Amino acid sequence: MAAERYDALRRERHWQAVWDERGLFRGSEDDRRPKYYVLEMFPYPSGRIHMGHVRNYTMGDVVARYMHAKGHNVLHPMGWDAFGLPAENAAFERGIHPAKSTYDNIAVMRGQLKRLGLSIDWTREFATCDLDYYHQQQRLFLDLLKAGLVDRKTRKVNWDPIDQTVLANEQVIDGRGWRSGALVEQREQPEWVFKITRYAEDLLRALDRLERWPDKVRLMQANWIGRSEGLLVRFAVEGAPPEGHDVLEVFTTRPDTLFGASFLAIAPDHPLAKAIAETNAEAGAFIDECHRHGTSAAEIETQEKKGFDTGLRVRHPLIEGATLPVFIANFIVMEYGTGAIFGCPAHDQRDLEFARAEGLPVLPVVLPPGENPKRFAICEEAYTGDGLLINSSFLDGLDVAAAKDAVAERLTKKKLKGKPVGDRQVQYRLRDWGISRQRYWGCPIPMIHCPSCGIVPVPESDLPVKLPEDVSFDRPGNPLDHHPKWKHVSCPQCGGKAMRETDTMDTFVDSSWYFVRFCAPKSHEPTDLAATRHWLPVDQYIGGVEHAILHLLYARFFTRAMHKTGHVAMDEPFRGLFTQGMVTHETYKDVHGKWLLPEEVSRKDGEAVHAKTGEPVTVGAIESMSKSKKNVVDPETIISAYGADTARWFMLSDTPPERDIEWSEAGVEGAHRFLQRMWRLVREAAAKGAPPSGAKPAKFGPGAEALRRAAHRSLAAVTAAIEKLRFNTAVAQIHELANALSSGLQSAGPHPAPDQAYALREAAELLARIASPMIPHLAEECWAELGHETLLAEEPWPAPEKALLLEETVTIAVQVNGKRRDELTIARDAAKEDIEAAALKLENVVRAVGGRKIKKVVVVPQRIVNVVA
RNA sequence: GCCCCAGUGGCGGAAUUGGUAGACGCGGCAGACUCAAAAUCUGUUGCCCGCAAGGGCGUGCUGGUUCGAGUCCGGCCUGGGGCACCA
Repeated sequence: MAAERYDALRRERHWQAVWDERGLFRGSEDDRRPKYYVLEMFPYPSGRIHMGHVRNYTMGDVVARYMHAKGHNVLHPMGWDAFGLPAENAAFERGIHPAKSTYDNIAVMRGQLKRLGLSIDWTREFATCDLDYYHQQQRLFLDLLKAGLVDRKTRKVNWDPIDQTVLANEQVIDGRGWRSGALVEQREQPEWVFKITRYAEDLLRALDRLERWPDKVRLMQANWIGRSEGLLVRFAVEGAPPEGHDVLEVFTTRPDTLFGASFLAIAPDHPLAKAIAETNAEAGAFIDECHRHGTSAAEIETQEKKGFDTGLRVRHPLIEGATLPVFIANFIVMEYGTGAIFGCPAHDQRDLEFARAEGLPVLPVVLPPGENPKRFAICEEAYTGDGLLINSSFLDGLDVAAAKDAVAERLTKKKLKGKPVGDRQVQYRLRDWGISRQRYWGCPIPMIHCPSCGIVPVPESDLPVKLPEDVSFDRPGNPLDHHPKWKHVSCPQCGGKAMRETDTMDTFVDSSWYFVRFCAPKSHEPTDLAATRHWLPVDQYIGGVEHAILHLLYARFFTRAMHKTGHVAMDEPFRGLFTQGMVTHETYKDVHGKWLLPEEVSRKDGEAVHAKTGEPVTVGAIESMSKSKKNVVDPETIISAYGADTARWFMLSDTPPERDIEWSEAGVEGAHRFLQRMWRLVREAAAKGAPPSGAKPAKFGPGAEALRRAAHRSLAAVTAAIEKLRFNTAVAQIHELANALSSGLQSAGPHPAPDQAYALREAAELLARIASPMIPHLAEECWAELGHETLLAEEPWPAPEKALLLEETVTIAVQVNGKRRDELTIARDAAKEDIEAAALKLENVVRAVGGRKIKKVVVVPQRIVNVVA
């Protein structure tokens, strides 16, 4: 046979056109088949698709095509997470209007995605920056407002004092503004928030029911919500505290350690700290110092612990006459609990470090098991485990749990200024979701500030609040705020002069309901309830693990909020979640320390050199592909060199989908080689095999039988692997079937007998069918080559012949004292006694036992025998 | 700093979830075909000892549970993700 090669590029275009023409992938609400909603996280239109997209959308496409073949009415849509900071940054840097760059990018990326051959219902496509989408989102905002789920709160932001603008954490580099280079400061400002904390308990509890979510994501969300039970303790402030601050409230999860307390600490933003600063310049300076860095948690918590002694003291609630100093401390945040803590250095690492720095006492009150109470002391590490209480009056001898109860019991009964000293409380780490952004490229918040009526919503009839197109990016800050006319409006209530809200919404709002909009993307309402009832929840959601907390938690909250406001009829948006790994690549630096693209590097005698200059290149760590480190490979170059199926096959092969995959040229070539091999095998089988209409022979010889068994085993294994999203093992199984077909073709010779001819074509057909979700173009080509007039994309998923899956004999290992000494091939259903008898007769076993007395024989049928001697 | 995850041959990884560690692929080695190369095909390939039969070691390190541990438990080490205004 001529060594004709499969022309992937030409044939892929052909099959894409055929599928498209038939409208195969449109999801319909009028369909009796069971629905299946597959969704991959929609892309930000950054310019071109990257390898992460290829991986993500290939996985989703396998699921979509597989469920389609399994007889489901599949919804598999695509859209664009189109608002966001990068387009706005580009506008500032290069003067391109965000709308233009965004829609241009979408056009490019849509074409790229289409060339991947994804089974997407493109009729439902939209971008979040489409006026229609953000119009509906403004209506949702107003509904949430009416439902009491929107609030206005003061929050801290990164402030660039030179550019006079708010910075995203991303724009703060080493504590400085990315453009001005100025040291960033914290600043408080009023913002719109969604009251996600109202759902904290429900969001936490419902995690238990998300059975098809990875445990690690559920755990991360649970930790993020951070429910903790504890005690609110009210301390009486001694002397003459600022007005209204004679009681200081502290939340603690460790009331048992109260006898070991040596100080109180309050956040720099605590009202008491602010009040003190009004009369105490030193305190004010300290607070300013605390504000002289960004707002990110990592930044705050890795600082050196610093405190300012306010001079105030509070009375210890359980020790008569004892008092504790009150500090302002840089590691206490106002956002959690009451913004104040009592410090027990012996049993909390942060408190210990602070106490050492400030020279405060460290008194152990919990004794680790096995320690001597007289000699036990804390050195460099706080003890946070369980034990019995010491040095603690009436708590002595109790364990931690009992001591917590005893303290709570005592303090809830005590009174301070008419309130109990202690209140049992549940606190959450979760904070309300601040959605205000001082940016242009986002959904305008439909509110108006009126000097006489206050803040009033834009009436529904005045919606949408449209982004003005004539904005300039010639100076830092929010272009909406700088716009000469846009924000000046009349108050919808009194008609007087008023100002529009110039903040836009966090883009996480956009991505919190796009999956709902896909159910009825053209509806004149935000949602079509019937359509949402039909499609939701999303059956399988696939995306990067980097979204495990924020996006997924916000979407879960927003779905609840939409339920409350009558836009959907359910609470949990994603029944199944899969978090894929990233795509990584080696990094390269030239002699000047500048990052190099992989295509700028070549190999010479095993050493990496610059492709043009020949200068040596330093090969760095394997990291996730990122523009900043230039370790990116454009999927387009792979698709145009090898075709989409090769890119898809590479992405699914070898590496488990949840793990990071390393991109390599060799891997791509290997993937391409297999596709060519599969093509050759199927063509040969088509030439030698029985025709599609051929009858099934009554009997099969051993060779044909073996091939049939291999084919059906692979079918069963691939089916199971796809169901569990274990694409790498599915690929391995497909390799095995290709190997079996290859040896079948060889042993059958040039003129196969009828039973062989039948088995060959059956194996080739099954090969094409089980590979079709992953490499749909080649599979379609193979299907046609095998003489079929139908489209493989419209064929149902085959079922294996059960009789071919069961072997009559099994080979089991025989161990002596846990070490494998021999193996035993025996009837599958052999009795335990027979297995044991056969095992003990084995020469190797007899030798290993060496005449010792046999104490016990463990027999696990179909698995193992272990002789204990 | 806090939370989460991962670690198995030269490499990516498999292992019916406590039961033959290394399926499948990449790479290597040997061979076939070829004037030659590419492509393709066949065999082989964890490490050590041994002609072989066979034996020893082996799933990041370390201790434990068990007839039996890559898998479960304790303590470490290394790498990665998230940390609320990147998406």
